[in-house]
Amino acid sequence: MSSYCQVLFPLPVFQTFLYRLPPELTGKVQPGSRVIAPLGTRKLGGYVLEIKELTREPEFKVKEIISCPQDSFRLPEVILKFALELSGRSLTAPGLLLEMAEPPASRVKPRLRLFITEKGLQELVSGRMKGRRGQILSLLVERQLSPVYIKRKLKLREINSYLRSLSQEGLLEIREKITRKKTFRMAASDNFRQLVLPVRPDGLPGVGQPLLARLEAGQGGNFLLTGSLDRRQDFLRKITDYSAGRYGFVLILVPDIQRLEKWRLLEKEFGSRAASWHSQLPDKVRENVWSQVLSGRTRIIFGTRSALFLPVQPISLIVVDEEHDDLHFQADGPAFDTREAARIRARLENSLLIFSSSCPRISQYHRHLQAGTLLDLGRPEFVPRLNFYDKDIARLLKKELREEISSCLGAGGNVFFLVNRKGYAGYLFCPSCGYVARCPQCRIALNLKAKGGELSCSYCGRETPALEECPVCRLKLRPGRVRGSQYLKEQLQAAFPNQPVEVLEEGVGEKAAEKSLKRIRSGKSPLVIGTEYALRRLPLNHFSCLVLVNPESSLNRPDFRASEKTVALTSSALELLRNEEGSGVAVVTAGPPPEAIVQAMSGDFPGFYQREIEYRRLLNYPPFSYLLEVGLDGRSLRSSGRSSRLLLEQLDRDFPGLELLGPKVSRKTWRKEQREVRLMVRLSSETQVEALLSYLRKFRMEKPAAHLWVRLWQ
DNA sequence: AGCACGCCGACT
DNA sequence: GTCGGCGTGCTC
Repeated sequence: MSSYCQVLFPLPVFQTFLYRLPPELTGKVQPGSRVIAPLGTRKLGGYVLEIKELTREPEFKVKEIISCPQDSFRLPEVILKFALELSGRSLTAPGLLLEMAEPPASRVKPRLRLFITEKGLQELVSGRMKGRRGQILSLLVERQLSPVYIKRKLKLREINSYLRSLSQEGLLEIREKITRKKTFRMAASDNFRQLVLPVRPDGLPGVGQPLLARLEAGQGGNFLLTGSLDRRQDFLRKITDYSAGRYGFVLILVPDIQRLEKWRLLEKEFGSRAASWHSQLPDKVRENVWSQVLSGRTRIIFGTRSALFLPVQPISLIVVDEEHDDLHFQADGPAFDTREAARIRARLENSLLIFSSSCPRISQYHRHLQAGTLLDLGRPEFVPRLNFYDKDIARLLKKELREEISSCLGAGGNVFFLVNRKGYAGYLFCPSCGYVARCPQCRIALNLKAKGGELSCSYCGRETPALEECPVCRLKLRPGRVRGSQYLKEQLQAAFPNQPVEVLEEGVGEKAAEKSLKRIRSGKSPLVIGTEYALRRLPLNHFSCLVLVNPESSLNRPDFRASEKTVALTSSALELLRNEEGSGVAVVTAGPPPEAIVQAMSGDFPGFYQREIEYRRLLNYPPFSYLLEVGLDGRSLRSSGRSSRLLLEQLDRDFPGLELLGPKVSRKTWRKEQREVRLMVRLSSETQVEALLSYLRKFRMEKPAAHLWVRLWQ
């Protein structure tokens, strides 16, 4: 009888591997320990899931664990459970999820340096070295290099086999640069010390009482917090303070790093009790925060999704802020939805979970309204001046808007123009049949750069000569009324020749955007044009005039959440507005403003919800059904195409009558050179969702080359 | 993910 | 022959 352990590796596979524990490690290695084990021809770090005794060897040959480098650090059981459950829900390999819980220093991989040996030099001079091997050696004659450099320089897909053979023949030497290692100790949850005397929060709005009651009873539960940003932040400040003072940790999660800026002030207010945690922290800071948090000195964490993997316990409160934001789901890196992950972690910890947004998802709002767990803090009394214009923006800039902007600038105010289109003008369409000029490859509407000019695709960058007439009905094509950022910039410069105009949109580059933001913050550039990209970065309470340019154009996108997204976007623009007398909003629409836009501007979310929920009910969209999006991403379009065909075939066989919407290619696909295929499935119950998820998981296990992710709309 | 292995066209 | 590119399948 000897000891074995089940190990997970940080690889995109779902399988666990069985190893024998050598006698000297038995007792030392526990579930959650990090071990080094042989896998194929390599040695790899993995995580122990469980220890077991076996009376006889399994049928396959079992290898032995090599070592357990940091026997002091162990992932707590709750993190193992969390990763496994999240893996079942997101179909991301559990080992990749566990990797997110790694202590900072152990993530540092040894740096490799390559040197040519005497023997290698002789071989090279003799002229016997040819091909790739020769090329590699001759690169090393001048100086030492890293494997990555050579790989890139020679455009090789795989370099290790060359390096191995060269070093075995003694022509090349591989040296490891030593990096310091640090060991970390876990916060012991049993001797958790109370640091601050909890004071029952003063002036907590009445709607918060049920939440407080739950918190005091240590009961957990889910709530949806809505209302204006100020009110939500004030509420969360009190609850966080109280919760962290009583027991455990508090996580406040935001959709992306930029959004942490909103919480900076509060973080400072909490002093050393609070810290930020995200994947782009500098190493030093990272190590610092890590030990502060694990020692229990810092218990309030403002962070991105990676904060959910902090191996600390117990967590008393998790807040998911901006819960409506699509960035809570990320398909790159380990693909999962932060909201789903937060739900799982909160359940495992029995902690309170608060989703928070001034403009929540309709489904979420509906469910909480029904369950009686909706906490609406309402809006402030202050309502900005609101003007609707049904005119062309260029004309408006010559008259009505010109006056408004001038007086705003004269009073030292700043003006922000929200646009939803980059580039020059809009698209080309046929007034008769509605034909829209699209990119033949990407199927999205082509951008019209200038009147009568060339058409270009904003995804693949391909340029097409201007089209004169509709290929269907031979009528003259007309430019669409949507105006892009560049067009607006020209108009603005013409109207205000002495004012600099900043344009902040995706693609300007991180450095240029930083510089631009600096000029905006200092007040040097009072005129700003931007897209959604800008909304995430611009300072709050900075502008006294807001111009929304054709916000209604995104209402008609073929997406069941088109209006929900548009409303969320336009209402978040209001957060940029200064909270003072004289602040104003101008909404420019083609035609009378749609009701959704008016409701977004006047803060009438309940009104918007009433109408939207009826539409969802009629068309059987979430929350009345579940939509599961599946992305297939292989090593080439061929392989992902093949696995998607296979999957569709099998689904047809095993789930007859399943409602499939797709397969279709999605926007991001074109950037990835068409390697991803997506399909959408409609399901009617949570049971069906579970069934399909486990089916897909099995598919993925049987066909490891079919890389897939799922995303659930419920 | 890596890495090995095997197939195939290109080139000494 | 054998080099190098590419697709496929396995790792306890």
